[in-house]
Amino acid sequence: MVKRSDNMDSSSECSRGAHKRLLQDSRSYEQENAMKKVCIGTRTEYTYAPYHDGYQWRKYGQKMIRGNSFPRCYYRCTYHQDHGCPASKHVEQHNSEDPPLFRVIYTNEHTCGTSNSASDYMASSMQIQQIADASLRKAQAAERLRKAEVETPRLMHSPPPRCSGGYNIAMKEEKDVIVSSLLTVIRGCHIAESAAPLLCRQTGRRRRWPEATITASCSYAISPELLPASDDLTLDFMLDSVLDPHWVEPLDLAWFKESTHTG
DNA sequence: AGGATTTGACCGTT
DNA sequence: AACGGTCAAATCCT
Repeated sequence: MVKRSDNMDSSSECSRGAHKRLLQDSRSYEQENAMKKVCIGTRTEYTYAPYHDGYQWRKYGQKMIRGNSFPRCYYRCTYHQDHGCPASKHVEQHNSEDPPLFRVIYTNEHTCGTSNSASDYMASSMQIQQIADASLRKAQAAERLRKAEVETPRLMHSPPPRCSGGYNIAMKEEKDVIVSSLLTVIRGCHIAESAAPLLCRQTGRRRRWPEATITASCSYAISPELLPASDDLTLDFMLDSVLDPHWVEPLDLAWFKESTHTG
């Protein structure tokens, strides 16, 4: 199923080196120049959502790297062949925390111009979702601990430093973020769903729609929007009776605030 | 059917 | 020789 260069058929006896040369020769002069122009080296990022950065990638390899516990995955821009886009990235898990942090090494800039604000929004939503999931798991662990302590009264603990003003503010902010995330995700899904049938008729694609195919057709610029939650609103996994401040700390939400705009 | 992913082999560099 | 990066046949998935 792998597409081959027109310059080499499947029965060719060419060596790999010769194959590479043929591929290079077949590349157009313009593409070669474009690739030289955008070759700016590499940059490294750390993220919780390495697979949703606003671009479409195709995996072309995976390798265990010496000294790392996790494999490194190799990705190229989906439009590497179609548009000669030189962008590529390596993704490797950086730690075993929950959610795990990934190191992403980007090489070369995109020349395909397929990113858009809606995809960026989806990327930040993925980060929010993963962090919220982790927060929920922590709360569930706290609940189990609480139940265990009800059965065996705590002898060792001093009374928890229950909810200072700063702690309450931070928890309120976290609640706002969760509510905002859910609302913006719901909006995004609604827009994508309404756009999808039209796309299907236009393109006749059988397969699932690539993220960029859907979002590129949406003229809406969706970005996370901070919508303060009502003070009355209680999220059961955030109840004071459930939370033990030793276990659940307010998240660092600075990155979210930077990416939002107030409605 | 055909695009995406997996994975062992190959290649260049150190 | 060891290692990291890439290729491409086989396989998976929709």
